[in-house]
Amino acid sequence: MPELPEVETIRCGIEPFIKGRRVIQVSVRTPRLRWPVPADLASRLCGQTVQGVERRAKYLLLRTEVGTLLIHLGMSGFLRILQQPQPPGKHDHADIEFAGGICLRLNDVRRFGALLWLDGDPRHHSLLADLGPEPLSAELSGDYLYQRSKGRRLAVKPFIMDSRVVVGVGNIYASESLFRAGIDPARAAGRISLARYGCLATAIRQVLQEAIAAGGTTLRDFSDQHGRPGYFAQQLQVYGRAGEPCSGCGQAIVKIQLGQRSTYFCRQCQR
DNA sequence: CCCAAGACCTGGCGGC
DNA sequence: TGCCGCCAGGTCTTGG
Repeated sequence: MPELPEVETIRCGIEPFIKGRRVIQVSVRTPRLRWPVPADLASRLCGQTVQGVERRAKYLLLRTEVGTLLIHLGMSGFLRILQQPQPPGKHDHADIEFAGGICLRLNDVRRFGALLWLDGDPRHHSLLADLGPEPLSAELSGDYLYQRSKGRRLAVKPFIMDSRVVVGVGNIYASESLFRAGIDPARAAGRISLARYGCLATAIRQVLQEAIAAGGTTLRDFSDQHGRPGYFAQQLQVYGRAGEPCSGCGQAIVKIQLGQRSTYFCRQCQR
């Protein structure tokens, strides 16, 4: 589920409920997520006040005085804010309970998500240390992508999905960005001009910004913190639309595999 | 260093 | 109705 727009939507949604609040209880019902949830998480977190909820790539960072709670939602995770007690349902793996009756609940069917405690400066943690620039920052430019792509024979789609190159471009928005930029997703990254990378950088920024503005894409099981579905899916131009006419030329959108991932594009409009 | 493939999980769907 | 194979939003890890 969560691509960067969904994670950002969740960040914005939960921060007003938990910023400035003190953690009073932590319940981990399923410690086996992508990595084991630290056994001492509750003792680290209880009594701490959340100073802010930040996002780096698709990681959510709940900052406290003494450390940071890192949350990743994997493929199928989501967070809800409960303002009334509610019995945990299937795949509700963990609750962070705050003073004032607020509960942050993690649900993750596939358990590819993570819940980790980071001491010290989170930027130095191995999961975060080697990440590329944020796609919405000025650091992402055509010039930057062009420089990074020199000599690379990898297809451009997996290239822009590499978090060391740029973070936050997931499988849906990689296809959408390349469609908007008119670039064939299978083209070798090192064989794209500076000018075309300029188009791609702009496309990535636009696609992600529009999705954030729309509140995130819905596919299957996404709900925001209130349980309402997002509604960006209708605006997707190519993802999930194999066989449908291209909005530009009318030719059928095709689906191929690239780096083990489904990839959608228009053979006519993308070169 | 670069790249491809494998690994981790559950559940929904189509086909027989 | 039941079983089987395939597919799904991520990304770290391994092996060539």
